[in-house]
Amino acid sequence: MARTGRPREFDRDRAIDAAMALFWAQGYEPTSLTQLKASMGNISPASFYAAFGSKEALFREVVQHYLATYGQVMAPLWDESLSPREAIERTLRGSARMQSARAHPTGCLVVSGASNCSPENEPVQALLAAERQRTRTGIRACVERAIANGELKASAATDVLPDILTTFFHGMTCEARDGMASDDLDAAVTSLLTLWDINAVKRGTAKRPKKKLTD
Amino acid sequence: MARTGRPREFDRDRAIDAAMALFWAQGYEPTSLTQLKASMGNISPASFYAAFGSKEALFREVVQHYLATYGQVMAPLWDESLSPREAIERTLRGSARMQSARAHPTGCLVVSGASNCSPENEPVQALLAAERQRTRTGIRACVERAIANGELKASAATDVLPDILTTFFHGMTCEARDGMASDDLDAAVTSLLTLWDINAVKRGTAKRPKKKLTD
DNA sequence: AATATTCTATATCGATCGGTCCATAAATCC
DNA sequence: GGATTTATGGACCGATCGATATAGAATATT
Repeated sequence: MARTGRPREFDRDRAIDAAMALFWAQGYEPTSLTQLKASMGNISPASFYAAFGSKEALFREVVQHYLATYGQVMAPLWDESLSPREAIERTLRGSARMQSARAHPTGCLVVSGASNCSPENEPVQALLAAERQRTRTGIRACVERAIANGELKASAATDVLPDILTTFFHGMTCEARDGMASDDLDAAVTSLLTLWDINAVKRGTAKRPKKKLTD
Repeated sequence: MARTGRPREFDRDRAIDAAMALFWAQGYEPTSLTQLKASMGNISPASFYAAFGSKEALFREVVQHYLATYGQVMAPLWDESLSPREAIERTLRGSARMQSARAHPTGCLVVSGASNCSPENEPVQALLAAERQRTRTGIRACVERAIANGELKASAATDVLPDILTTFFHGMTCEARDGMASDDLDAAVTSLLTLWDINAVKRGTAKRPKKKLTD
């Protein structure tokens, strides 16, 4: 990329990965510049600031990288080629698997990445809060689409369904970080979705006999 | 209490309350000694350490105080004079109200009090993790008691019911901190409990027609 | 080769971190 | 009153925080 000048001696993409692992496991504030530089191959402060600008700027870049990779388990929420129920189910199951996987820190970076913050780092908290709000909007949109489609009845129960799904979704971070197994989390998702099904419009005539998913 | 020596000039109980508010809102690590001392009336470091020993010791005391006050919304879990369903319902509704109240920081201190931690403060994380485990055990015990009582059917759905309830319960902290209204959280609890009811043993002959709670 | 550009190494910045020390003040005990 | 005990104010500890300044090394352009 840089066409002139001395080339960078460390791999910037790998550095972002290393930083993501640290921020994911410990959160924004407890992760120190010393740790970050060490994880990038003991680079110097000057190299760090030349490459990333600041700790906060690096964190924002890490969040974007997370959303573009691991965070894609939530992509079904905005995929209108899926039925609303499939979108919700794939998102919940994908998140359950991803958050409890052992190949990387557990839980969701967007939920736990800045949950303990000093007042001076409120912008960092706000960044993640906005992302969580996006999730809520996506889940609500799925439920509303299902009601508009006639898949779900409009009722008091379906009114609060988005809140239930969102609360459960955000609770998975705590459970995964506390060691809950992937299969158990997935089984909980399965059972939670009966809350959807008991509010579904019955289709005695329709094709899908028992709602079996490909995933 | 202290029978001899110069009496303390600040109210230790009020100091614990002030510390709880800070730890609750910001978490363990981001809360500095400077903030703590300021919230206690600008006491000196010597007074602080004489009274509390260390930041970690104060935090442990704060957690105990929290459990003995706000945390008592979970007491129904271990009250065997209540039916299991009432115990769960009172705990969830009480927590929903408490965590979203505006008179104090939102969310649950046990969930968010040390969610971002440096490796050196792992004992603090472990303290809260153990408390969360106690909650899981309590919820699971309620479900198992209901099955033993014949209130719930034993099934795959009731096997995972504790996990669902726990995940939702821990998710409330995120929602409350993100500004979810008390009534909305409570409505979500109401709807979530239908997951209990659809697994309840039907009693066509029994007295309770529609499961109405006093709370 | 000269120059411009970019990165690296080292030393260091002021601020803050949790925590300690000491002299003094204010109470009780004898 | 004198001794003892406890608390207070303030100076200060070494360590670490995120971030910078400066000088030199390595590349590209011309």
